[in-house]
Amino acid sequence: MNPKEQHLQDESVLIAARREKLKRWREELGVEPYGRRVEGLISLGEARAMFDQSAHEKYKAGHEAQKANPSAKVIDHRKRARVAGRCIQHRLMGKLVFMQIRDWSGDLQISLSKAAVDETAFKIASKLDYGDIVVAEGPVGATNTGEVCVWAERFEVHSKSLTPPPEKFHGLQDEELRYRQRYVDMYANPQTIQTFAARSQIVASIRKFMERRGYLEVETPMMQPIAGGAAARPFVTHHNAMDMELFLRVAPELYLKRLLVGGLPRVYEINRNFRNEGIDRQHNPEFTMLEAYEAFGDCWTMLELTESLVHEMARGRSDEATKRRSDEGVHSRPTLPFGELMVDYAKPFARISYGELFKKHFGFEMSDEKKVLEVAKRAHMENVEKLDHWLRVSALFDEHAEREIDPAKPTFVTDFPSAISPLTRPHEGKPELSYRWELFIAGMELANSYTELNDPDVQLAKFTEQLRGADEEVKRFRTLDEDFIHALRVGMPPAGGLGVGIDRLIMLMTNNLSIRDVILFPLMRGEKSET
RNA sequence: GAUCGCGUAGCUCAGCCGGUAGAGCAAGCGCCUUUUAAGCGCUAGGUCCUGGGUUCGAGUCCCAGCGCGAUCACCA
Repeated sequence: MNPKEQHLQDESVLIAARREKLKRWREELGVEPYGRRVEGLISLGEARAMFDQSAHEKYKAGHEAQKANPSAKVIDHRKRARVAGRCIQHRLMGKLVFMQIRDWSGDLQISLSKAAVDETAFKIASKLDYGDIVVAEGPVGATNTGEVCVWAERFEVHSKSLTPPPEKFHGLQDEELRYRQRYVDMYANPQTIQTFAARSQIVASIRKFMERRGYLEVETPMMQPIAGGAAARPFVTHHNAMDMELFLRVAPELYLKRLLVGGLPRVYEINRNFRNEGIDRQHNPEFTMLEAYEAFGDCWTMLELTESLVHEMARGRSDEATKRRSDEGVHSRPTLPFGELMVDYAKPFARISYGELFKKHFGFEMSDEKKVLEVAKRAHMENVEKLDHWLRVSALFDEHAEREIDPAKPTFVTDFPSAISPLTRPHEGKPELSYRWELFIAGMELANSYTELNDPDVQLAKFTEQLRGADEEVKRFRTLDEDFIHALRVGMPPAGGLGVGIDRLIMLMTNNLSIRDVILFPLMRGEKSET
């Protein structure tokens, strides 16, 4: 017997017990534990909200009175609910069963009295396993300890869980299992489902925001013959029928700009990009980006848009958090925790130019070629002699100057060097700088924007220049996109362009420090098939 | 790709200087009509990630590998 079979056999003792139970339910009770459609269900949150204290007290008083005088009538004004959920706690107390069930909206207790349900239902309820999915119906009341619950009068199992569940108090802690078996993580750790519900709501709000601003949502190719729009290494794939090498896109940029040429005034896309690079707490190989282009705008148009967008999302989250704490209005300042930080999203966000930030850290102008070279050498920068002055500046900036930004304050860093911004329009009279900014929050690069370059000749020159320095490996995927140049020759209106890392935004909005915690199924190495 | 850390029951974790593998939860069988990680009694559950090595003896020490995590590199 190989190790995997051995492992399965060990676990199968627990599975076998559940299978045995399943069999007994079918054969002895005539119950089919894999149910069908159920009408009229409400969420556990809705059911909890139906609790009526006075109806509950009247019913209880009536019940007590009936004990003393059996002919007394019990008035029951409690509202009835039909609910479904997964069992996450189960306690049997002789002729009473208490269980906690869970759905996306929260947890709710189901209480069963042997006297109130039929025999089969009570047998099932008393032998229920953690993980089973059940439907219960009855009045919404409370127990002696004040716990709101549905006092079930009907009770059915609608899905029998066969696998042993995680520990009920600690949940599923193993990071690897949490990502590989997200479906278990989601019910074992309620925080997980809340994070992804929040993600969904935030993305929906972003779409509404963009629509209000007059933007059209579009979908452009993810499989591209030429991977353009960013410098990252792409994933390579192949189309059999066309016998054609294709790349998963690293950015939608060049396609979205073609749409401006075609006449769409404001377009955006929220979708996946794929970059064949390292993985860490801020990078997953596939990630979601919002990219937006506004004809006749510029990077300042996009700055205002981004500031409003991020502010509005943060306000929504912060108000919601405040509401949860108390019902007395909301905070005026939208602040959200992120790890040890308390990030303040009040408008306006901080602004500082790339050059100012550089000078603040190094004490001299970034245009000072001698000093830049000197410091770069001292920092033991690789190939320092070969690099262009502005690439040295950029390397120093990334490594040191970025740290000058207050992580608790969203900060726009403006006027990036042109040398590292090939798709950006340079400043008039100061061609070494470009109309480009990046937004930093909590040490993360959250957004990147520029005034788009729409001069076809300058764009062609920049592409050609960039390709000249490329090695063989890079040339394989970064070829000149001649059709894009053609599109610019047809004529693209001036425009502001923007990219926002949605996963990172969700991290900030939900206080998750790892990108894997805001991606439902982060990339994992395949599990061993052998042994 | 580099460095560091982790990998023990289904889950959450102990396991000291190398000396017969431990707990809680979950599971099985009992008892219990107001529990809240319910409680009490009994039972069962292990290729200590894999493969080598050192040793009389390895969960523990060494080497290699696999997986996960963290940091760095890469990501104009």
